[in-house]
Formats: sequence, structure tokens, C-alpha cells
Amino acid sequence: MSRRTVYTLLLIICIVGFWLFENFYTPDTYSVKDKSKKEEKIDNILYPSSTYGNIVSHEYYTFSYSEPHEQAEWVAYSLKREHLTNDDRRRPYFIEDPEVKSKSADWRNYRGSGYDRGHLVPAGDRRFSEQAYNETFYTSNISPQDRDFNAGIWNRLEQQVRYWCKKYGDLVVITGGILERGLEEIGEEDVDVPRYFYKIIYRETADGVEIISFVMPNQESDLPLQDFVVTLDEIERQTNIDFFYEQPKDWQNQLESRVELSNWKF
DNA sequence: CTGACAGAC
DNA sequence: GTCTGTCAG
Repeated sequence: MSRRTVYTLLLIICIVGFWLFENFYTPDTYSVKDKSKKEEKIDNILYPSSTYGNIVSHEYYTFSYSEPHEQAEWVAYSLKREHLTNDDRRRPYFIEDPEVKSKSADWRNYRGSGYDRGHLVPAGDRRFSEQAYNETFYTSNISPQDRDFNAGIWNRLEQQVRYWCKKYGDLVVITGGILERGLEEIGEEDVDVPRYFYKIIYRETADGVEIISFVMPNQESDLPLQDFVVTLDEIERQTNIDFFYEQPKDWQNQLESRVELSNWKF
């Protein structure tokens, strides 16, 4: 074999190798290494209190992990108009969250449990970039949900949120299961199955701030979404989480005790 | 959109 | 164990 042939073969091997690496290698993390690029971070003032002192930020969402329940007690993210894309993406696998020091639950806890691996930050809200999409597949972002609930009324609520974002503009969304004592548990790691899920949507208007919040049982329902609207005070009572706790007390008192349906078109 | 699952490797 | 194609609400 001539020298020239050998070099040509080596070059081809390198190109093919790189191509295989690019297309088939999946890392054990979906995060970027460069933490200085967290441009999507929400104003700290909007984060809820953390019951377990374990707050983690990814590039496109932040959450508080509850080790005893093996899931997040809340996740928070900002949803902007430019996020509302329908980019076609390949579903990755659920993996443990490397940022959760105590290790987030393995996805196998859910296998054969009868419950869905239900996203808290919806994958459908994060289609604008591959990393944003993949980040929602950490097991720190899922909770056991009834199949018909997840694909049904919970899915309809998530679509309603996207509609509001399109109509009103940027939103902040906070969501999670209501974590209590004595819940049903699944898998070897005893992942708790919430009986209720909540969702809080915040937006700024010319006059100030509007908030709408929901609590729904972990089961399918034919009722309209409006039937599940509650005050934020009610969610705080049920979760023992203080949402918007860094805001002034009179700000909280004014916004958290009322329901203003007229400002949210269904 | 929301997912599970069987079967191939 | 990991991945693809197929199927269902």
C-alpha cells in the first residue's frame, strides 16, 4: 500500500469516527459545562421557598428536590413567546440528574408501576433548543401521574398555558405535585405518587401582576379547567411552600388571596 | 400534544 | 441495558 493510500484511509476513518460520535454518542448529562450562560434564569424574587434546602438550576429551569419523595417539590421556569416552537426533536432517555447530589430517582421505578413518567416542565414548552428539550428528561423533572390524567386534563392545562403565552406574552410557571405524608410509593426507591398537582402562572401587565393557580386531582376529568382554579393561599396551605416569599408582605396579601378569572381568557 | 411497550441488538 | 418502531388517549 502506498503512503498516499494509508493517509487517505486514516482520513476516512477520522471522518467516519467523528460522524459516529456526533450522531450516536449520548453523554450522561444534558447540561452545558459553562454555567455562565444561564441567561434564562428567572428573577430570584420569583422563586418559592425550599422545604429541603436543595435548589438546583439548569439552563432553562430551576427546581427544589425532595429526597424523601424522590421528586421535585416545585419546578419554576419562564415561558417566552419565542419558546413556542414546534421543532421536531428526538425523545432522549430519562437519566438521573447529575446536579442532584443525593441522586434523583432512576426511571425504572416507574416501569410497570401503572403510572406515567409525567413531565413537570413540559417537553412541549422546551422545543426551541435541543438542550432545553433534553433537560426536561432528567428524572428530577418527572412525577408519577395517572395515564389518563397526564394525557388528558393536565395536558389540556399545559396547552392552555401555551395559549396564554402566545396571547399575553412572557409567563413564569411554577408547578409540582403536592407532597404529603403517607402517599402511595412505587419502585425500589419508593417514589411518592402525589394525589394532587398544582400549577401557578404569573405574568406582568401594564398595571402590575396577574396570577392564576390550579390544583387538580391525579385523575382524568371532563370538567372545564376553570373548575380547578384556587387561590395561591390555598396551594400554600396544602404544600407548606411559601411562593413569592421574597416579595413584600402586602404584595403577597393582595395577590395570593384572590382569584381574578376575568383576566385570563380560556 | 401526552406517553407506554415489545422486540431487536 | 439500550434503542427503534409502533401504538394509544
